[in-house]
Amino acid sequence: MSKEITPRSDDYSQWYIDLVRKAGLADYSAVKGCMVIKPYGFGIWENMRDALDRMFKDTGHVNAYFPLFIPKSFLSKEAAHIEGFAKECAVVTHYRLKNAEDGSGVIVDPDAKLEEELIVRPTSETIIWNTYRDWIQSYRDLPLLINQWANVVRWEMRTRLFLRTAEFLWQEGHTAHASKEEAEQEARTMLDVYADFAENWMALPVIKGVKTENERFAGAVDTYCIEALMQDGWALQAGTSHFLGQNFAKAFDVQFSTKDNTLEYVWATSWGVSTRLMGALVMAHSDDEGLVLPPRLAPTQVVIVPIPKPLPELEDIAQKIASDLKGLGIRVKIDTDDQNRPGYKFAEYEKLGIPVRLGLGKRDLENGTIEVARRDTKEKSSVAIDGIAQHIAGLLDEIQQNMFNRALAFRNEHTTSVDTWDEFVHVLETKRGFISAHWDGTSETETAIKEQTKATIRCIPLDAVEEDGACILTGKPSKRRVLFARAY
RNA sequence: CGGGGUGUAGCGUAGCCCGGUUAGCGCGUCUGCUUUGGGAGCAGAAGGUCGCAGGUUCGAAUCCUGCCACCCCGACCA
Repeated sequence: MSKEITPRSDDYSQWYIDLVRKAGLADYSAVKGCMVIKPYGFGIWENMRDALDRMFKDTGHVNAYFPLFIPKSFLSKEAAHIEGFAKECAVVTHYRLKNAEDGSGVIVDPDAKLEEELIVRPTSETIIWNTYRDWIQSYRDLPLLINQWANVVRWEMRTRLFLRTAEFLWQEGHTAHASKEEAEQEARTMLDVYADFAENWMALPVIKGVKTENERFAGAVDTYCIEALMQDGWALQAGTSHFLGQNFAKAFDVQFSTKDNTLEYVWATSWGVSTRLMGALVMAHSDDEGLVLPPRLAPTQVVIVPIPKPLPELEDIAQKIASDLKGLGIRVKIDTDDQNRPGYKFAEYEKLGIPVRLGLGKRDLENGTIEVARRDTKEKSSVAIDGIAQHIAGLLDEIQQNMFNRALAFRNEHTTSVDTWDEFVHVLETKRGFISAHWDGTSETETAIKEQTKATIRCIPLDAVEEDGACILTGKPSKRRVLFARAY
């Protein structure tokens, strides 16, 4: 049991905060609502970013970068879009400071007021579509498949490290297509990429679905999402992909000449995942001792702890094992620190979530073995040093798979089908998790359910089967079940 | 923006009601020695504008006034 981290059973929310801070992922900053991502946390994010970036490139996308600042007038061009973001925009009004005459410090120079105020991007659709107008003339210019890695600002009232901060890092893909079908396909393809990443890299099972009107992205025709379940039974949206129709093309007048020499508006998508994934990663897998990281994202996958005594042979063996592991592409670290004792180190590496720890001491030297401790199950075993690298490589795969299986089992156990309002409320209060239930398809009903229970419709699963039923609240007819949950 | 709470060393805190030694303790840090297979022991040391600004008083961490910051709970949101 960690001495520093509040147990999940005492206070789940505090456990999360303790973990993020004590494991060195992030810290509060001098700016309210903004965080400092520390090297260890950033290392995990870099691994996520690199994997996603490869997947984007493999699906034909290229990276570019657009400005942080957006002219205010751009944001008012798409009515629904601005409505979604207006309340949380940071605005730049001046471009110069000067020394206060009374010597009290610097003040904003009132003579340096901008003619048109600039908005710090909450998302980049507007500035990008304003640019695309110049880039797209012909069907030959399409499709345009661009992604950008960037920071965005949404001025949130209440923030939580990684899950909701005023500034966060993300990627946003913005694509333009000649046909509706192709754009819809793109939105679905990127949703698949996100699901693939979540499941195979983060070991996080997700449900692919489409958002209801209430939860849809401002300015989108359809919003697709991947939804994950956290250990406290709350849902977390891990990624979104939007089919934007021709909304932004019309707002920014982006037309192209077709093969038939007619002029048409282009079809658009946008899609993104953010540092929020860090929060999902922590809340899906970790325990009261600390982080539990999936091997594919762990900055360090294996740590070797020589149990110190002045034994130079240990160092040599550790180096040899590390070298073999590196040869297999495994990220390994040897702990050469001789100040802290092994017990302290064990606890420390558990807190950091390093998937495999190798303990190497005098006893092992005599037996030709090494102690292998896996983080996900906390099991320890003694393994022959001969052939250890191959063994570890296999073990890392096994841990990755086990973490996914465990999270999937948890989600299955916490997904409940209900057919009555009483059941719905009862499950929500006791067991939590996803609740699969019928809904009459109206925003009014969804809003009423949210007001009464705080539960929202996370998505209409893409694989939902046609099934006649009655809405749990109104009793009106329904054609398929949707997924409800309380959500972050 | 409403309601509640907290500001004392890097971190966590005692003291505050009821003003009065040099502001105490734990963790961490530094030095030395002994240790090292699950969060080491002993000895010594350094480290403080008690959130900020006024006021009351012979005397303020403590009482009064104002301000600031952050946290928690709501409304809003990925």
